[in-house]
Amino acid sequence: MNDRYEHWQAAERLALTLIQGGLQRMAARTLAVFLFTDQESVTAGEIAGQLEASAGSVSGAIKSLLTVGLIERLPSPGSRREHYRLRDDAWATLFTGQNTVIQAMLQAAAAGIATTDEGDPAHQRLTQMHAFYDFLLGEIPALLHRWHQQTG
Amino acid sequence: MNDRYEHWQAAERLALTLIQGGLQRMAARTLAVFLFTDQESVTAGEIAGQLEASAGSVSGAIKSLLTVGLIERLPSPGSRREHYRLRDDAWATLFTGQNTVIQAMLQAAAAGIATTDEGDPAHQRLTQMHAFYDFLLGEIPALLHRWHQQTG
DNA sequence: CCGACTTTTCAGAAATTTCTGAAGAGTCGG
DNA sequence: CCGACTCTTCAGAAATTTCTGAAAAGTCGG
Repeated sequence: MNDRYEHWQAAERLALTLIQGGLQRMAARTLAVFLFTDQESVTAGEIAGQLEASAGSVSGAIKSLLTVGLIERLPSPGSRREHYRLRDDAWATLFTGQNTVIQAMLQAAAAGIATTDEGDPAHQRLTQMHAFYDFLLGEIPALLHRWHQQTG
Repeated sequence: MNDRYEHWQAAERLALTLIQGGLQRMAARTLAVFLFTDQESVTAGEIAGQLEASAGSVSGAIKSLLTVGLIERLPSPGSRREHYRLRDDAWATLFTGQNTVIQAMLQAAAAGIATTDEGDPAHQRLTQMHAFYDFLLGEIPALLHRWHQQTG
């Protein structure tokens, strides 16, 4: 029950939380490695070893983390292995990813509104839904601005 | 391709979006029914008919929607069937549900911080993560306040 | 270019999630 | 209380998601 074990434990717990937050299982575990490693950057092979997972599944996880912008590929200095690390604004990025969902909600609501008449209960409900997500979308830029100001 | 069909189409599309947003499949489809129905309230049986799903799965979906506070059970006036309807503040509630995730993230980060020493790269990364979610959690009350003010 | 090493791809396997159907529990009118 | 109807529970089936292992592709030093 040394430090190394505690790290592993905390990392796996965080991975579970990330899964709850919507990430895929292996992507979440991979992200946990990026958080808990003592190195500045890690390679796919190191992650696979750490997680006792196949190179294939790690490859897929890295791909998805790159796509959503949580990690970045580093210019590899004379090495065959690709190095990756957590991006500085990873958490803000993860949060911003909700925008996509919100916009989809807005679109879905709008589509529903278009198929109903102005007196319908359904019309009213969909309008309320639209109003909320419209509000939410509008608030996000200012919120992120406040965050960047607080840190910067 | 009449109105009824368009409704079904729009409802199913919205259900898919809700699934993306983290709801379970049947819960999402059920919520879509609550949105698109022309009635003030619906029964479990009506939902099952609408979705061509079993009573069992609808029962489970309603249970979970009740738990997260998206719908409410109405006092049934002299009927054996329970009536349900979408709650007024359903969308704000759905959004607030993210709080749980954020708090879990905070806890996970804190646990990680506790197992690392102050100079470690891991310590720094976990601290940044903690700072962001702490900020986020703090912003939510004011945000919801603005929303209620805007509508009220 | 070659050889050694690493990453990516992908078909099939494994695991997990989700749904169904039937039995049982609950509820209301009579 | 009884009978009719509705809702809930839960074990097993179905569907979906996720992982693995091996082959192929890519990359770098020499």
